[in-house]
Amino acid sequence: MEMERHLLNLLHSTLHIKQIKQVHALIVINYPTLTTDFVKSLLRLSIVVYARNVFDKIPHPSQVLYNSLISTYSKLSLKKNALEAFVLMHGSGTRVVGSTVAPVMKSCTSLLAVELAKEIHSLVVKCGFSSDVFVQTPLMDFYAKTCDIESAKKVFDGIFMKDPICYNCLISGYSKSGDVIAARRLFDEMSERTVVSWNSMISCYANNGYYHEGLSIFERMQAEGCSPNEISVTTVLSICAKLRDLETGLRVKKFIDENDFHLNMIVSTALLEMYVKCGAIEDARHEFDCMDRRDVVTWSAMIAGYAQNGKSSEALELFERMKNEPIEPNDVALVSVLSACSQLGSVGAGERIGNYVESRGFIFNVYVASALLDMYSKCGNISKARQIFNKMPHKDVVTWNSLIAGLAANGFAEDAINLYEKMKEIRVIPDDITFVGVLTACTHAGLVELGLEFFRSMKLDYDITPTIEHYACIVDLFCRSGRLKEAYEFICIMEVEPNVVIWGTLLSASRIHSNAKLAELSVKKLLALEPENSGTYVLLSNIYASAGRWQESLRVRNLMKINRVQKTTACSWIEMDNKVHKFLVGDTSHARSNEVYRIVDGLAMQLTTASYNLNSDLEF
DNA sequence: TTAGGGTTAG
Repeated sequence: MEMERHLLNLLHSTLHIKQIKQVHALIVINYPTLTTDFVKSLLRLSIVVYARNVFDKIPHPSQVLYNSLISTYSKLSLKKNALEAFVLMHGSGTRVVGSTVAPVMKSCTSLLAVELAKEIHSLVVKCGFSSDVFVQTPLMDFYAKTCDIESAKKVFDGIFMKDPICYNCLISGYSKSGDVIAARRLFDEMSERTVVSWNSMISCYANNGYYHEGLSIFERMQAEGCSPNEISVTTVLSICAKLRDLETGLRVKKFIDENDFHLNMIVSTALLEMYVKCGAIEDARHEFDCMDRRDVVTWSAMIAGYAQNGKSSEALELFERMKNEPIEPNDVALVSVLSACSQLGSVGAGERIGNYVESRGFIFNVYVASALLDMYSKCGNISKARQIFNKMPHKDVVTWNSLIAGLAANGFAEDAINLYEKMKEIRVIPDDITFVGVLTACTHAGLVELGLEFFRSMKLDYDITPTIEHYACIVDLFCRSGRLKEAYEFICIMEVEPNVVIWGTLLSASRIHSNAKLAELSVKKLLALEPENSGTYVLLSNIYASAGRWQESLRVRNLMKINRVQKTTACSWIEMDNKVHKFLVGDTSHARSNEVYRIVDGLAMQLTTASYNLNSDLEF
């Protein structure tokens, strides 16, 4: 007996495979009755593959041994193995007990193994575990997480001694199926709430768009003496991000600092994200730099933050830096950096990332592939964009929208319209953005009647309420065909208030078609909408001047001075060999400024020779 | 039982 105990103790003092094999050999030859204990010891040490090999050679493993195997698989997150072992156990006729069912049920939930879960449910009923809260709760959680809220409620009702965990699970279930009222009713019913109960209720509100209600539960939680934990503040920060509420976000940050929660990476990333969404990109970067651990989510959030805030160069830079880290860029990081390349029109970097995407098989990811397609089309490589589209095995409405808009923007109006027809053929439902693309295509091709037809179809066939963008397309459609009167009449009957884009479109068309009356009207509307825009004042002044109305022209110039309107400096830039070259009006600071101007002058000369009137749209 | 990041138009 002494020797036997010694053998198993030996195992605990080593994890070396050679010694394990020696112990195993001794057991096989001299102590075969020790095999079950040997397997149990291995499982306790998480040496699960070896344990399983030995387990498989045992003719009739005991119920206890099956339990150890399943719970070890479950503990190590080897969920499929846990389910497979359970099926084996049940098939062998070994009696199943409550403590076996709980980990198996949890594995079913995370693997969404619906069939097996339902079989286990009937087994639970048959075996009479119905009073066991440790079996019922994971079972209810399964239904809650798979959005079968009716079944979850039934299981909940059948539980005799309901603890807070039961309530919390069902609250999450209601949250997932969007029934905020039912979740709140349950929450109010609870006689005893844990921090998880409060968190579940906050995230229920957060996930269903009731942000202010979420914040008020967070307040109440503290007022009632329940101390928020890392999960509470993370959820609340995500609410602040959604609400763009920097003030509340900063109050939460103070709480985080006081409680040392910033040591938690998820909390810090949520804080970073809150800064990003509130436009405080510098603070986000500061948080990023202060973090001592960052995972792929942290990196992606920062890269996306830059991309979303128009800081595309910074997004690209950070992506490059990420390559020196032991973190592989994932789909989210790629989507964000591709979006940055699109904004920059950065062909070189875009292609590099494109090659990476294709070589790593990310083309199968509809988000990444759509962003890639969009990048190519924005960088002017429409044939490559088409190629990506054709290669994509899964496409969603965004994919179709991206190529339709890309074709329209690159001058392939007919192809864009044909693509839209094909999209309808294979029954992908167009959305509002699809129609912006389609209408833009019609605008570019001068297809007024077809455009109007699409506009009608959008409302009639797809029940899409036109937004200001759609109205702007129609105004542009009339304008480009010189049908200014119809454009103006359309603006007058629009169901939304015309904005600067609409009046700007009419203005530019009025100038091209020398309609001083409509130009004057549009400019006045523009001035009312954005009195700080210097360009509009200059335009109006020019309009009066060219009509010989000098007094009025002067008055506008004075008005500009009174309103202290500054002319904003126009700026353009181009990327060459990974370097961005920036140019301002009249700027001679560039090292090769002389050459640049020589080329510009040459181009102007060529244009004049080709009988273009360079200032045609400035004159009346 | 409760937490953090993404694509399309204008």
